[in-house]
Amino acid sequence: MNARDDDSAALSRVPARLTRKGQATRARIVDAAARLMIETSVAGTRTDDVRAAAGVSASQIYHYFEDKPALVRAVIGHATDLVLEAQQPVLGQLDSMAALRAWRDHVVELQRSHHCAGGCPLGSLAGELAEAGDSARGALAAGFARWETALREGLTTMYERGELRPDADPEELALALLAALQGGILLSQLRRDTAPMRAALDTTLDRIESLTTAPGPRTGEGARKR
Amino acid sequence: MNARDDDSAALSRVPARLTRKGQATRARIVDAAARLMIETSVAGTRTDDVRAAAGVSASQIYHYFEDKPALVRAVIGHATDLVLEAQQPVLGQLDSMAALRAWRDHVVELQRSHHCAGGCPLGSLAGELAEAGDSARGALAAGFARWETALREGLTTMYERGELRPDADPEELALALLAALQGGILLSQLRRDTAPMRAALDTTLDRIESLTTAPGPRTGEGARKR
DNA sequence: CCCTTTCTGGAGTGGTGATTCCATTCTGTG
DNA sequence: CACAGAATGGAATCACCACTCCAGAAAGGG
Repeated sequence: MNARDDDSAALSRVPARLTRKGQATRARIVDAAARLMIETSVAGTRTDDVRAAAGVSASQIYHYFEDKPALVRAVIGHATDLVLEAQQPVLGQLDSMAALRAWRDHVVELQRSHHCAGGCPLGSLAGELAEAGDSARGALAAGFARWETALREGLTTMYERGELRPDADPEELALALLAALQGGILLSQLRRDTAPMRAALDTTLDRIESLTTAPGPRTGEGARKR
Repeated sequence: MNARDDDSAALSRVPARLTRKGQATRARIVDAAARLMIETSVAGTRTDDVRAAAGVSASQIYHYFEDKPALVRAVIGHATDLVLEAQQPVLGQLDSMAALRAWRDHVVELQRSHHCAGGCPLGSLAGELAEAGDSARGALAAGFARWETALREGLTTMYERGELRPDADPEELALALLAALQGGILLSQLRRDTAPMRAALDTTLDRIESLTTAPGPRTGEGARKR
């Protein structure tokens, strides 16, 4: 499930040979950098902060990474792993309305427990780095693509089982769900209140439910929990 | 329709007395700063860039603004004006499915014409500044609140006319629509492709249409344009 | 156990960018 | 038309931060 958080091409400045110890140090740097960059911002995180948080010396960072942008690229990959892991195991089995509603509750609870501060790790990085160069943008797009795939696979399973109408499009619905989540989290983050993300997710899930083949009572309201 | 782009409290360092010329200069600074900060980023915009773009001298900026954060606050207000104006006149009359679909087409076209680069001005600022202090966050929340109000008013009009079912919630739908737009634009910006924002908006609009009182054919698919 | 390669510490350093200072020129008002 | 306050230019300051250098310690393979 984990993606390598290497950078794809021409990345670490060092020969591809990493000692066991070296791997551990590199991982500690990425982890510390991710934590700092996610909770504050990329621009606001100085290499010296990373150095201190990772417990390494200044030269280590440049031993393992070409420069700050290269470190940021590694952080994006790592953040994707963190986000996807935080949604397991439910993210892996999103193939029923019940599972989708449970996932919704899970991500809402995740935000609530942080008082809506910080938003989505991947979304925050995206907001800051979307125009910071093609390599960062590509890494972010790849991260979201992994996420979207997980959502789409669940919906596709439902579709193939005949639980979704033939005119439903799992890919479109997966994109809509991911967009609703990201936009909802952003607004929730600004307002420090989960209402926006709940509204966005529930509205999208209600739409999906209206596309199921056994819609139960034909109320437009679907079968929301409370 | 315009909000003052002053900062709310303790802002410009200068006595509240602004000459006609001073007002013009201040406006030029905010406008130039907004353009730069929106198209690249806040952190990536140097005061010297603003100075050059506005055609003023370095001291002017600090004559009209306490410091960079104060300038950023003014930029947020200005960006809100720009975004809302760019959606007029359709944003002011979002009280029918046809108008909502037209608005959807308009915002999609806006992105397409920029090749999805830059995203939403207000959304980009939000992504970068959401955790950059309460004053910036408050200013962003206020900007989005203005936007949400415009959406909600249209939906409320529909509701009061009886065009939406009693169990529809205009406020919730307005939030969902704004979230879908923001999340959709973000994903579209990363992929340089309008598909995500179209998916997000269409899915939400279909949901709203399913809550109208004269739903036409009971297909779950609503009456999308093409 | 030797020798090459990797890893580590920590003191620089060079460039950048926000902010200040002050002298000078305008603006508007009594 | 004088003068108080506002606006302007631009050089100077000053902190900060990404990144470099080099010398020495650890690793690991033959």
